Amino acid sequence: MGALCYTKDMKRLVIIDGKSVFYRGYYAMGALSTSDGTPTGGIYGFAAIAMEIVRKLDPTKVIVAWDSKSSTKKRKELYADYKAGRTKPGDDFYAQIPLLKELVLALGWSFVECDGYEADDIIGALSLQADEETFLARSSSIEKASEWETYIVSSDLDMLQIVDENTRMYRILKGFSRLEELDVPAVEQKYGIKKSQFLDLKALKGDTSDNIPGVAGIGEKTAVKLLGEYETLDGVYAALGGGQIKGKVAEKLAAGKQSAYMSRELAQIMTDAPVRLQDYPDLVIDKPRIIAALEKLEFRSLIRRFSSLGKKNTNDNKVPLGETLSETMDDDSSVRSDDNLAVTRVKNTRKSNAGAKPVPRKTAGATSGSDSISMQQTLEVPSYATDGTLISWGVKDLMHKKPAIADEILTKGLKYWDLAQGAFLLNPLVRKIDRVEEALEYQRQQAEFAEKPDLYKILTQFDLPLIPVLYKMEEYGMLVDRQYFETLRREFSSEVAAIESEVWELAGREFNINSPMQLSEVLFNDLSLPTKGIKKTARGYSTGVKELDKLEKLHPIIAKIKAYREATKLLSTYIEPLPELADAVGRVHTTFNQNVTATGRLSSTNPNLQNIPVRTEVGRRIRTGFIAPEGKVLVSADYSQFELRLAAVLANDEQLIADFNQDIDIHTKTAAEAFGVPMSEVTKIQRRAAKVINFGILYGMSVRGLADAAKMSYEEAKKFIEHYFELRKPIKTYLEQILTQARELGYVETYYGRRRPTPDVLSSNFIVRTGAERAAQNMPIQGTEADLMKRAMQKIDQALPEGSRMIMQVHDSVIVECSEEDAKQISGILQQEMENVAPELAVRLVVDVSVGKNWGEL
DNA sequence: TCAATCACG
DNA sequence: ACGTACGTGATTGAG
Repeated sequence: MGALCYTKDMKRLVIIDGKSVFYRGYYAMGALSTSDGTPTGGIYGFAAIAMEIVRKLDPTKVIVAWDSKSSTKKRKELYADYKAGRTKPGDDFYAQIPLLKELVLALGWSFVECDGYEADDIIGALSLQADEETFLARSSSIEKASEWETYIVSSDLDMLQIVDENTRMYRILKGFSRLEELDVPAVEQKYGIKKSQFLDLKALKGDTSDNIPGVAGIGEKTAVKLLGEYETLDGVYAALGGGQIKGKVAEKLAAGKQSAYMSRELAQIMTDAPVRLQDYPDLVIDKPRIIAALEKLEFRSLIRRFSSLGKKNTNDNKVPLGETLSETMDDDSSVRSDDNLAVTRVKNTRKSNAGAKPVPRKTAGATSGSDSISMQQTLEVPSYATDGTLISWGVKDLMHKKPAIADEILTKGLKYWDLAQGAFLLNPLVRKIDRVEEALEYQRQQAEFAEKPDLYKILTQFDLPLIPVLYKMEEYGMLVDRQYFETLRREFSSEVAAIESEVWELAGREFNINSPMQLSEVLFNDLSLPTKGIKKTARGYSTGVKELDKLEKLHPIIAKIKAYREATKLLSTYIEPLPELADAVGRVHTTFNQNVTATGRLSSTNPNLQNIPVRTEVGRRIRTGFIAPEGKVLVSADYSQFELRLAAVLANDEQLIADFNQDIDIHTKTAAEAFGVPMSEVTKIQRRAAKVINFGILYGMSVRGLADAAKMSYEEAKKFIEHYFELRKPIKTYLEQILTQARELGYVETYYGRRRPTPDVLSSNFIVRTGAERAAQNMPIQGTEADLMKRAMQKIDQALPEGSRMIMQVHDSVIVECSEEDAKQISGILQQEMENVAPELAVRLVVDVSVGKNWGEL
């Protein structure tokens, strides 16, 4: 045990924030009890986590820290979940605690309470002592000193402040299904600050669940920004004193100085609890005793799992299905995740994938504060089926993480199966699916897909082949003009400041215009605007734009408020963050998610590039900031009235299909028929109403909805709809038939068989039921659109020549970046591939193409 | 963490 | 009788 070979001889200390873990278990596991009625839900959750910890970490020492009843500090009233509105723990919560203690002792762990100290403080003290001993062991050759790796298990993020190079945290995620490993880089990435700034961050932004006030009006974003510029809390206030910070932020900082420093004190975890690490024994596993304890609690499945502990598994790269697979390369403890308690590591960055062709993805938060840390690398080792098929939860993520695998898939045709995609397809109403053991899940999915050939086809023909296509789009990214955004930012900032003072002037006082609560106070109290006909929300009168429109004529402040809203929205959602998200060469890389939407559409996050403004003039200026590089152009291709054409096909409305195929303006035609006038005499207003109703079909139209949207009376809308359905009998029949199917089969599906379960169409609750009906009627249309778009994207991907890249998809359109010379050819390819994507459909698809130097021109 | 608001198709 | 159009994601303020 000398200082010479310390990497091998690291001891592992696990400290568990007992109540926080128990509390999660208590709610996650529900009303579990033994056969004689003793409640055991909390203990079960605790024990399951315990099992995982032992397996994963092979700890030398485990200590469960528990809050004492008489802790002096008051800052933490209750745990976050409890505050979040859960019901108060019942008697059975407390009844379980003695049993929990028994279990902890049986496991060979220590249970530590300390009068006057919270669990936080005990953890702080013990982990400090472990660090000190480690330091001693490294700096001298004291025989007795050992090096420790400390693991804190808690659901409380406050614990992050004691994370350091020797101490990391396992955080229990919602639902109790996963642990998230947080080490220094992970913390820095998560918050965008250096680890050393963590306390200062709290001091500024506060933490409500811990009753830490922070500085009023300073949130995470501002706090991170300030710390990024001025390093520390002291630095921020020095800058404030020096007049470097201006505007509202400066005022807030000045007002909250005392609170900030007080918050810092409050947030600081104490390390002076009178506990001594060496007082607690090393872990000795007494198998019979543990099994006896588990038996007493009737945790049979845990007994099985526990019994299998200790059997070694191989760590081969390719492991046939049915055998087990370790998640970590370096961990010599037996790791078998045979349930949903896999320990996962938080992605600490989407690393630039060494030398990949186009542009490396952004290395988020290039933190460099503390290197030199010998990081234990957890490697993701994918599974392979016996036929060599790669099996993974999230193949696209894996490709980003492991370029070698991306390369295998892209150039060598490696076969893959995405478990997340499979699971989602089988049940698309569950948006987030927790990982389970891969081999088992693969077999389960194979079995289930074998019984559902249509879904299997969807998976293998639409969703799986799209993965590498999406990967390439994400990888390549979209170029933004950072200078342009900087100019835009200045312009909008001063605009916002100007409007703000005008609004305050008109209101007679200063207030936060972005607070619906304060705003409604000003409008309806101070200015006494009429509340008649104004929609109410849970907290007062609504101040949404619809309501503001009703008041616009009554007071000049309304127009200003609307302008303020638009400007701040654009500023904070797009103008400010977009350039920040760009990588070193100015490209932003969105993430396309294929398993989020119940209809089969893609979604885009980080940033969401599918909702970049287009409708207003001001909004369009943001699109202008998305550009093609020098010598290149953007080519966009949009389907014209895609969903309506698909509705015509799905309903088999021959008249409507014929109209589309003859290139007739469908809204004008609808208006002409509905209002009984020749097409040449249709007024703009009539056409608009017809357009609304045509879209209404796609959404499961209601009379009220139409009346609101088309600005007509309820009676008019009702008549109009009746008349419309007279005209379009097939549509009416189709919509009714969809509902029948939804009620009888419990699902609806797209033309190609993608399904959406519809349990709520049988609900007795009117709102729930009618909502489900509309969703059911919309899904086949929206979903078929999504299916075809996915097919088109694959074809485009195959057809595009070298030097051109597809970079965006927005539901019914795509954008390709290519050289100026190629633009014409590419336009042709896009139109060709997209218009001919579904020759089996009776309706002609029409695609409009345009070319420009930026997205705004398209 | 939720509700309100607003951006897109 | 009931008050929503369908599907998303990001930001903000508030409890």
